[in-house]
Amino acid sequence: MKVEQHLSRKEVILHQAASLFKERGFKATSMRDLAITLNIEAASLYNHISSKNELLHLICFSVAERFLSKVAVVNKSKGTFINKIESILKFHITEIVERYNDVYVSDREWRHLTEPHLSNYRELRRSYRKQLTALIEEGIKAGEIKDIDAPTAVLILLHAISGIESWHRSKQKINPKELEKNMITILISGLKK
Amino acid sequence: MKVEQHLSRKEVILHQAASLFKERGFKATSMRDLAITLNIEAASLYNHISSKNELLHLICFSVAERFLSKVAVVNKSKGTFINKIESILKFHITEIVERYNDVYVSDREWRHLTEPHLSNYRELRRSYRKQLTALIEEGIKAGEIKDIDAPTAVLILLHAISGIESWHRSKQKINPKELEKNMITILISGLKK
DNA sequence: TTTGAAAACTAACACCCGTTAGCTTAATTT
DNA sequence: AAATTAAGCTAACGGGTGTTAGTTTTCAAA
Repeated sequence: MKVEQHLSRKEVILHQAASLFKERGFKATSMRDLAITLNIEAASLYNHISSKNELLHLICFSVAERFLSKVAVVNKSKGTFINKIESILKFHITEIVERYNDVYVSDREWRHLTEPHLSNYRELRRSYRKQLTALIEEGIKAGEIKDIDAPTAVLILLHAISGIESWHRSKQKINPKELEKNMITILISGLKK
Repeated sequence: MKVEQHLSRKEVILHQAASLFKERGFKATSMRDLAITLNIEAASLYNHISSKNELLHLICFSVAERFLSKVAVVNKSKGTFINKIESILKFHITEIVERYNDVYVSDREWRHLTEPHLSNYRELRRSYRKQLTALIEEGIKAGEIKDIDAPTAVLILLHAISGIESWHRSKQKINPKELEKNMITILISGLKK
């Protein structure tokens, strides 16, 4: 969790919004709810942002951008395909642990985006999944990975990872490193030939 | 998808509600929205149900009951622990394919339940996860399953399965049997020693 | 053909929503 | 000290929300 000292007012609002959107959902969070947690009036929010939807928009696209740029870097790197996939899985886990609210909201609330951002976001997601699928298919061709349906493998991987939210929410938190090790063990050995 | 011929009016409403809650979310679905899809006035709904929350309540608890009774049956059955887990995974997949809307809503929208149902539902979820965790831990003790953190394994399994919704939503549907085979391959071999 | 229940209707309620307009206060810069 | 800007305020708008009360229609059973 970041220290709020050097954040602009807008960033503080954004941060708080992500927290509420995560806990109650986008539609169930009113601007008055958000204002109360900041000890200001709802109308005052509009000195910093232009709409409630802008909040969701900013959250979703910042997350998407980070993930897409990571996969681009990995794609250019050297190593086995298993290594590349493992590297991306680890990045997911790190992101979820460090920017939980943002990642959670972008994953569960993006459908409340308004056009044209909605179509835009869908396209980014599709692109991300496509790149992961290609990685797995190349891994299969190279003989590193079992001969399974690549799109299915991708959706299993992505959703398995997003399951970390359950862990994150639970009181009895296990060590993030331990968590990472377990997930990689289960998921990667499920892929390996 | 069931044929609606032999359903009571209330069941038709429930069915339609699940469909809308899945597509737009509980909070984003108004009683007027629901009424329109049934070609009646919103007020008319209240001849059949007592509140919007009752709709969510009925959906969530019917799903929870089915899953809990399945795990109870499996627990009493004979076979290896891997077999038992596989049997539960297959049940999940079947349920999702056959009662997609209900399962999806109960998985993503349950937090909008009102007390005391909310606490109740949380307890049912906890119980279900606990039983799965116990199954995996016994499997580890019996030497069937890798020595991994059982709660982590459970959350990976459950969320991986819920990923089927992505598949279900996509246009290019693959064969359910094929899907099941792929998932079992990846997940079970990830557990096996 | 009458009766009774099921299922629809109209009208309205009290409240919540996102957002705007215009104004005041506080803090920072010149 | 004056000017500028950031950040707050109050009041209100138009519209959507779940739900109610009371009434009418539909249609199968008696």
